Amino acid sequence: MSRVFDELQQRGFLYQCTGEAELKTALQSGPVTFYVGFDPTADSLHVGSLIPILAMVHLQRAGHRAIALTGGGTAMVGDPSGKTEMRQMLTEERIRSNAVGISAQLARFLVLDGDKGLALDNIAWLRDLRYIDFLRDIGRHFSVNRMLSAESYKMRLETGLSFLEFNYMLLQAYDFLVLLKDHGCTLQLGGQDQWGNIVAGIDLVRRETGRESHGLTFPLLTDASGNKLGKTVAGAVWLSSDRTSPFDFYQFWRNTDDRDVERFLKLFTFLPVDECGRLGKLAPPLLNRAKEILAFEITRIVHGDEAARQTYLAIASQFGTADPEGKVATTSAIAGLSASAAEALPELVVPAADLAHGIMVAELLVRAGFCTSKGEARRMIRQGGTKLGETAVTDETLKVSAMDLASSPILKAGKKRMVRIVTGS
RNA sequence: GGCGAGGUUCCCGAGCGGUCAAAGGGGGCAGACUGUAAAUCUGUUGCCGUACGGCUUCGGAGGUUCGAACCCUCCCCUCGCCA
Repeated sequence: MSRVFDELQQRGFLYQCTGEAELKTALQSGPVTFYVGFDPTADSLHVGSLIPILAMVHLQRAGHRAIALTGGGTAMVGDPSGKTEMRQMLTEERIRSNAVGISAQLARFLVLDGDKGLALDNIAWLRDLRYIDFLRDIGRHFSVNRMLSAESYKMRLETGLSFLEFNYMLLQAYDFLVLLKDHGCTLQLGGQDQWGNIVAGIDLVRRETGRESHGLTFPLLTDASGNKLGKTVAGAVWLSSDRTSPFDFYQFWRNTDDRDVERFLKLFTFLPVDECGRLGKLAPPLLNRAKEILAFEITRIVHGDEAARQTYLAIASQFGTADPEGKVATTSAIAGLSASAAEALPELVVPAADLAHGIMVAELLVRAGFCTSKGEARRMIRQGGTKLGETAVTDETLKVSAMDLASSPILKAGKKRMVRIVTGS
């Protein structure tokens, strides 16, 4: 319990926090109830949410009590913090179904048994707020002058900020007050863009109850080239295997920039901090082993032991492994896995009827999700980016039959994307 | 409510009656080089078709014209200044 704060700091979770000494003392002197809010803007969380989730896991393992708050109520308004434009408004039922998906995911990482942790949705107390009462009780504590000077609203003061969104801060602050009163929650965590909202909550709590609470923010995660983590053409890298397969998920981490390895190991795995440091500093060719460990460990956390094992072995069978002689010591379970046979590549099921007269490779590329149109698929073939097994496809109009697939069922797009084609009925 | 500026392909941003599927940059994808890295270089980047070609795009709806992203009318939206 006593060392979580230091651990979070060493691992890079800490961007800023209210009174470090007080927060540390609080965390050392007993279980603290803390909360993080997740916006149900999609039905799955993505890698960006891993930071708050894993921070919560660290805290919970240290004996603190977690509240995973789904923002079903606040999502009705939309948080303008750190955003250039207003988010598209979601319908109420959309929000509700997203909230279900998200809290189910959170439950996979955290213990939400009502004792060590609990899952709540702020729609419960925001839905039927009475406007006049809210203004008089809560609104009076807020200074518009102060709100306007908030860093997170700065951008929006240039592009436009509607009154709807301007209210967001009050609602989130009110959440904190409710959680303190009902559940004794005294610590709120969030991304760095949440600082304004968190501080607003702490102020409100102080004014309404006279009690002190704490806040802590995580750094905005970017990769070495300065991009927001987890953004690809296909959209974000999701935690749900329906949206991002374990294969793609693993590959995303396996392709981490050299410069990010150590930082990511500390943030996204539970391996000891000193081990993360050692692995992240391995000399270049061997550094790839650290990337494998990173990808393996995080896939394990998100998709489970078995999926991680299979994915690792499948990918090892295609690319080989970075440290076949086992020179790199690690406490990761990856050490016990030898890349033998297993090939659990993602599968693309093609109905036998489609194969009867042969099917265009371009069509297969589209079905596999590698290309969004046949034109794009043809272009890729023309540029030599497509392989069936080990043979490059050179004819953009090539059709393949069941027989061709029997000998080489693996379709590759570029070097890193591949599926195993199986015949369906 | 008044005045001014503006809405272009994934993003930024040129184009301002035909030669525009639309310059340039970014991003993406592929190739070379490598370590499934970075950097660099090359190609490519609306959809359909093997192809001659066809189809759909420039906020929306109409109109002028042989022909419109470019001209006219009305509408919607954004930004700025004023009230």
